[in-house]
Amino acid sequence: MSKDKSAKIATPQAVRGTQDMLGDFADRFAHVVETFERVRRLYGYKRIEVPVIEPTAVFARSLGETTDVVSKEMYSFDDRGGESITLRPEFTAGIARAYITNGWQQYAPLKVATHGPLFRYERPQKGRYRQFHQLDAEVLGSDSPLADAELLVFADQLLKELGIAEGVTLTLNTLGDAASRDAWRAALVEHFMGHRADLSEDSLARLDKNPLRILDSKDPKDRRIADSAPDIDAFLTGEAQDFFGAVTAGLDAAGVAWERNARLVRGLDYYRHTAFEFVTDRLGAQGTVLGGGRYDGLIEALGGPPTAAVGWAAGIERLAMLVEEPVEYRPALVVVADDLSSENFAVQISSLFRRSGIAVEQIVAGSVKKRYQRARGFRADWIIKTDMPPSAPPGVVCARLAFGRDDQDTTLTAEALDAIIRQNFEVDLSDGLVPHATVLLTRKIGN
RNA sequence: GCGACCAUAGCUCAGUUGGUUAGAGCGCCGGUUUGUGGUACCGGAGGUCGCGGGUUCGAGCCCCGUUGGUCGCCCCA
Repeated sequence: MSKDKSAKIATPQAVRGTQDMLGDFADRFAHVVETFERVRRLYGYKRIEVPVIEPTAVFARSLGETTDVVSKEMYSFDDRGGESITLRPEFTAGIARAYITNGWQQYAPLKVATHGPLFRYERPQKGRYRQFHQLDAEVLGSDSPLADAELLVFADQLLKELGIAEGVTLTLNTLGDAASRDAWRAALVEHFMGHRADLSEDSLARLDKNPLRILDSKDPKDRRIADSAPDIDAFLTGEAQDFFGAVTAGLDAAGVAWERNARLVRGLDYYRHTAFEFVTDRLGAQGTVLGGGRYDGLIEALGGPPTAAVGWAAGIERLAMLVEEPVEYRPALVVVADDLSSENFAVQISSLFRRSGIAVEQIVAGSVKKRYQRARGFRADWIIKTDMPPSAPPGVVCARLAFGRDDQDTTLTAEALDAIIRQNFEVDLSDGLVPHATVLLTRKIGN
């Protein structure tokens, strides 16, 4: 705290739309990632890592030049060699690129999972950031509808294990194959052209950019027109129909609840067949918590072999906001140095317990007066303090079990603590190690 | 890119129709008390009230601008 005001320098600020996480939310965030890592193994998805930066063309070509993401939301820059580089706005394109450049078709069908930061230049709001984070799962090289189903069962289990399945529903649609989609799109344009005088300004713009998007417009003006628009069902080829039927049959077989939403479309151009979103009304304007679909043409469009593929991504921040109970951090043991002469002994004891796999907070610095107060703040199972009691022989430092708890919440039981202590210390205790007892521990010589 | 709301101590906030030296809780530092399930009491440090201009005898409060934040539109996880 400088009192010299003229010496004040401008404090640096975080880049808009980025966030610093500490404590509660950071714990939730980590919990989401850990749960994902555990569940993806149950489904046999291999962990992969792909670059945060890619040549701009990877995204421009795969997402579609006219999409908002490409036309105005990408963080792109020229590197020192003059190549246009882009911070990834999504995972799928980069994974498709990796599949091609590494010849991963030799492993097809390949199930992969990853997670990490993504970047989009958007106006930040609740559940929406310029640097955000996603979980991602993809199946490359499988044209089986049961791949779609498995991916959705995986997603469903993830949400259930996170404890947020309540209030989150799986909505499902099919966009058909290329022929179905084109026919439907033409019919939609015709329908909307007939009502163009009544459409909102936004939807008029969508009409030539992305007519499918009018279907899920939030504008009340558009709703009646959108609701009366033709469903894709009438335009589905027999194959497309069969495919969608097989996906839903797979979901039913696995006991996953789903809802048909004929108005569900995907923003990015490369989707075909299955499209899905897990949606909630608990995140303000952001309803989608996990979304994805099938993108059979993408890898070929990037110059690779014809490859059927399907995948999804989920917003980690959005999931973390829905997670109810954060896992409270509590060390099993706190070691407090009660006086200056026993600080090194406290350090020694702490490392000894940590090497035995016990989580320890050591308090050996700061105001001696406040140490015990801070120690209790950790709500640990046990507190051991080191000191030099007046009764002890000169030069001998002792530790006392100053506080203990042993109930169903205890992570370190009295028996386990007792075993570790007896293994390492000469223990002077007549009644055994019990909560609230004060015992004298003397370090065993030679350890 | 567009719109609404907000900005006071490290944090969360109060601050009357504009009126003396701008307050509380938490946190931090010191003292006393208590050796043990987030002790109690006492004291202290810490603010050009986001920034710049204007109105006024007088602005934390009113007006304009600006920066930042939040939420919504667009779009998306």
